[in-house]
Amino acid sequence: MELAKGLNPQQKQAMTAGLGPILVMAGPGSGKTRVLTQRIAYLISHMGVRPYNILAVTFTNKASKQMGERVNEILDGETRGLSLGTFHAICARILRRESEVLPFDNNFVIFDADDQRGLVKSAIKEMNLDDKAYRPHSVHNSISRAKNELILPDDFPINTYRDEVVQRIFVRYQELLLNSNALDFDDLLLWTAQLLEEHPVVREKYARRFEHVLVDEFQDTNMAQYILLKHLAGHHRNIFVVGDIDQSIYRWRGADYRNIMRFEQDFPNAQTILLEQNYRSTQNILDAAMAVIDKNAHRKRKELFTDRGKGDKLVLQETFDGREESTYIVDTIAKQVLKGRQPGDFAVMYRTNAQSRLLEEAFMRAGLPYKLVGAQRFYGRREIKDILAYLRLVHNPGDEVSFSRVINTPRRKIGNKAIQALRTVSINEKKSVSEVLLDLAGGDQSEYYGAFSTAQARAFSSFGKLLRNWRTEAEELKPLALIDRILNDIDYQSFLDDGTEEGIERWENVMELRRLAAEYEQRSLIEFLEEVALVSDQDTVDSNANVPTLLTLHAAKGLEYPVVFISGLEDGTLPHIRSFDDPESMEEERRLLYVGITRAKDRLYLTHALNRSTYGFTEPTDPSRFLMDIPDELTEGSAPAGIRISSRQRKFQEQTTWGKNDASAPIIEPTYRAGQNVRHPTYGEGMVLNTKIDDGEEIVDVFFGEMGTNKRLIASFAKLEIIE
DNA sequence: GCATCGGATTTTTTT
DNA sequence: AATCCGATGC
Repeated sequence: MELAKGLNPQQKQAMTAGLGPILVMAGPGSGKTRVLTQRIAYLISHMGVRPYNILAVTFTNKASKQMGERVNEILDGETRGLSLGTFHAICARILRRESEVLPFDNNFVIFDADDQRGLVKSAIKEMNLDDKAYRPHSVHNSISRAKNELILPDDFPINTYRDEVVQRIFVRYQELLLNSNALDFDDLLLWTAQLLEEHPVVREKYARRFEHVLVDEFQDTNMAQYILLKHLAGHHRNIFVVGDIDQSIYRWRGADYRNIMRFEQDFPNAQTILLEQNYRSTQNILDAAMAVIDKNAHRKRKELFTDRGKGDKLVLQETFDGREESTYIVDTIAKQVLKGRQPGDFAVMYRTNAQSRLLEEAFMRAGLPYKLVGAQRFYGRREIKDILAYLRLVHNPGDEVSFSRVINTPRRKIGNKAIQALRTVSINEKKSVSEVLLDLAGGDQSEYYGAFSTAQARAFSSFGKLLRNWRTEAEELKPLALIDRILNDIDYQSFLDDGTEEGIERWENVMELRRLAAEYEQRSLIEFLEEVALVSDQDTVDSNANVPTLLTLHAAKGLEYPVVFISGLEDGTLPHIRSFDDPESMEEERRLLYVGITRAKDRLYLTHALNRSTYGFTEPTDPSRFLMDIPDELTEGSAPAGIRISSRQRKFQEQTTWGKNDASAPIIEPTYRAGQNVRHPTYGEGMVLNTKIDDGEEIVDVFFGEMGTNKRLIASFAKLEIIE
């Protein structure tokens, strides 16, 4: 087997390194995925390690799936037992298996961000606190931060009165989770780390099993993940981590690139391997990336190089506003597709999700298909959450959040009063609401029947029967069949169908969920629910569609495209205004741009708008300060990025762009058509012969009878008047 | 119990 | 601009 074929010396060194800790510092496009897969293959084929004894952790399911496929290819299918997955997925698996020693059942459900916030909110409400003073979002943030640092309520650091309150909410929040037999994302890591900490037998079991641990995107691990790794690999020290400090972009969710330094301390004598050669981008792109990232303080300089040559210059494009920016991008893509580029070669990246809307509109105006990356967009929809809540409740009746969501959706005349009454019974009986509900399925045979008004008892009873049936059926039915059963029983289609376009769209989303469930014919409901809960945005990247991709800079990490647009390069957007007062955050914004730039293989467009509207208000902007760091000789285009535009200059530009914009209106739709009669101030009356769009301008050919000549005019400059 | 209206609030990034 | 929340009225 020629595993080393095509590897450079450093890659080869990483692949063939012996036992013990190994730290691979991999620049963008340096083939780190390749190194990881080859390393796994090498361990199995050359070092006699059984796949069963290898654990490889990635950041997205997509990455782990891809890695699995490649290893499988190299080894011709000899990979049975290999453990591959995201931190969260692997932890979920361990927790289900070890649930006897844990305070929850192995059929626990995973609450998504929405559920988590909702739960914090109900804790706040319960405690009679003001949810204006204690914003659920921000309280949850504090709690999540703590959990990522492995801090439990008891150890929650208290400096202010607010901390004290948050601590109490934290306590209640954890109780509510356990009451529902549910875990949040952070719990998956927290409970696993704790399990390994407190149960030496379990720890040894996994440490022994995972004789070799490999970690991708190590710079984005948080404390909980780091401790987890230490528990697993602390003894045998066969830990192979790959990372790049310059691509650390998740500090805000607890990631700490200093884990790389900790690694060097905790695993002394680690072999460090540097991968600097870039196989992705042209040198101009790499030079721009380095120019941006070099401004970060306290950083070991890396020299990114390629043998691909300088390549095209980066294109800077300034536009009047976000709408014009989007039109420019779509227009440029359309033009290049006509010249033979594949639509799938393009990606448009942006700092905030809100920016995608203008882009989507521009694509739709142009009638061109595109693909938006973002799982939350889909799984966050009401109709999808409804159906998933039904499934979750069937699987785990303890799930109070799903219960609340589902109990009166579609309307079944169970209002707040009735639910309160049910809650009272459930608390008195020390049973979950669903247990009481299931009991009520027995009609007046149920001992609780009398606790309600007749109408309430009937309503509960009939819903209880449904739930009971689904639970029985769930033992046999596959996820898809169960969904169909539920959809049918609750007549969800007519519930959604309110005669509007939106209603139809919602039903189509449900059908899309069905399609996803159909892929689980061989797997169980719990697997379906778990994967759905843990999908990452990147998992929805569809590289087969051959259409341009729209995604946030965060979602772009690890991906590459021949042509990349980074839009909204303005101070306040990138760097984002919320980072202005914190130098560390500003450095992270810079890294974000660095990640974006280094996604591009051949061509890179950097665009910024002179006016941007947020919250419905339009305001003038300054070009991103990061643009100034890119040397002029690497770029071409309208915006003098090297020079900060003075406000007087900007005013002038605003005016001229305004004028241009007024006359030509939407750039891709022609204003004139052949056969029309027009009047020109100097040439007089004439007839339009032909009109076309070029470079965002409408070009009109006109025959002027009085002059006896044909003229080719740019519509936005020539003051043509249409004569009826 | 449910629909409707108006005001507040939101957007940073996500497993 | 769009969504969410609570109060109000039926």
